[in-house]
Amino acid sequence: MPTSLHNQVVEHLGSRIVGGVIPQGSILLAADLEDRLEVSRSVIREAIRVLAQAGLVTSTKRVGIRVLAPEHWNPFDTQVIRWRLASDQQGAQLRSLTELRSCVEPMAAELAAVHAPEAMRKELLMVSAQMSHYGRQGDLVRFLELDIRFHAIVLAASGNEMFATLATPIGAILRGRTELGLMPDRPHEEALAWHQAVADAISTADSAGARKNMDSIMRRTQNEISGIWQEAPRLFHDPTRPQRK
Amino acid sequence: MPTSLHNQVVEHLGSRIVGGVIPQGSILLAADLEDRLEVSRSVIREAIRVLAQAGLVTSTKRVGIRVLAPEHWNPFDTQVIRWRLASDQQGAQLRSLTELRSCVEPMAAELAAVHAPEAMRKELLMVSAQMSHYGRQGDLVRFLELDIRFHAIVLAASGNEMFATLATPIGAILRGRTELGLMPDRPHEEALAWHQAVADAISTADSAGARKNMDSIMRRTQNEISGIWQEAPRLFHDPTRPQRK
DNA sequence: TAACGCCAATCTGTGCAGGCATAAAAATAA
DNA sequence: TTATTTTTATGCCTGCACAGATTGGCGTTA
Repeated sequence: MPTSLHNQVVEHLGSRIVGGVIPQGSILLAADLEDRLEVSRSVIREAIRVLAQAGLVTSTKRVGIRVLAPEHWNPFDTQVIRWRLASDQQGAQLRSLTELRSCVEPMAAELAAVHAPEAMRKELLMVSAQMSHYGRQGDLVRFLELDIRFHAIVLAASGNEMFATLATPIGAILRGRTELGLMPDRPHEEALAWHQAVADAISTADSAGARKNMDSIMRRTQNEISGIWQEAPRLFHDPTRPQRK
Repeated sequence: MPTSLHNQVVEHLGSRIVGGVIPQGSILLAADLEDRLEVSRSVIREAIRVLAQAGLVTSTKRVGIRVLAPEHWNPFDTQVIRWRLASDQQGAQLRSLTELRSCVEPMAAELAAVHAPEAMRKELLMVSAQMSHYGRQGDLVRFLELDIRFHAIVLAASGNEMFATLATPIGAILRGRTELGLMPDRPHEEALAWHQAVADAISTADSAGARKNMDSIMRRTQNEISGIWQEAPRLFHDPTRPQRK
């Protein structure tokens, strides 16, 4: 089941652009890409359309396909996030996402306490109980999956679609954190208690408690992993000038 | 300079799908679309690629182009946001975005106080001063543009790309709010003071003050406009089952 | 008879090759 | 400098072959 050809081209070009192999400002020619990648014009064109929507390139007549600067890349595009996490900008990407979740998840917990359907409240209690169980056993593999599930449920239970879609990239950074060996041998009791407290608060419609305890979780994780992005430079894109080209 | 053909097709189909004219579960056939829209295969295919990336459709062999349910739509896609704001789901869209900004902007202000470059701090002071000036004069047109600019600068000054890209949709809802006549005849003194306080706090690197005052702004706007989405239903997409079709 | 499994026909997206039209940069002329 | 022509790469169109999934028929079996 080989993934479709144009997707392969999107993957090929996208990862190279984000990875810096193809530098910003480069001009790609559709005809060149045809020979180099040995595919037909239609797949090139469809791939370029997708990359253009992600903000990686823009194609104009008579000049070609221009590779755009990082500030034009759509930071919410799932593929862009994936490519950045696999590049030397992974520090900056982790920081952005972590800052985002550290403000979104407490609000999601607060909303979930008010709006979550009964089934999700129950499931949260189950998951947090299992997290404590496997966490104390030191079963990090199972714990990781439960952790991802926990945060995904809270985000979904907020009833805010935007929050819910953040579950996927957040799951990715949780996985990345364990893969990079940034997790303690077994989760801290403190963290287990906070997860439990969030689940309890949501199931009893205690919105303030849900927010507070989720906020505690966020503060801890922020402290734990902020070392990764040592001095990854921040990008300031002045909104005054739309700066097209 | 008419925008390119395939973009027109994206616009045509996208707005109709989000608007509900083309209901979820519909099957579109590329050949049909060719005659109906009177364009060639290539533009149809490129348009479908873009719509597929936005999560509006998925195309499979032997069956056609299936229109997906709203929970698959990418809520961070700028076009999806625009189409939703122009549809009968505008209440739900406003709510999502407002909830998001109400947690993101305070955090952005806090980060801006720490990381903002000098030029942006200065500009914030200027803009907030002008907001007070034109606000007290009752010049709502100029005030609106300054307000949009103010929040865009704070988001950009956070140095977080994800926050920065939210400036565009947030600007859209600020515009929408005035167009719908949801703004008072002249801005409240309270609101003017808070904006000023945010600018002051950021320029003096007072992160706690920046967050607190921005949070006040968010609370007020949330109260002012939450009436729009009366009882727009919340969508709960269970993350457990990936549910394909 | 009814249920099951296999196979072929069919339908539709995917990919290929080549053509012309057009817009915009670059070169040239005024 | 300004106006005009030339150049050239994308935009758009069309005909064709292929792949893969659905459907229905056919024969076998319980």
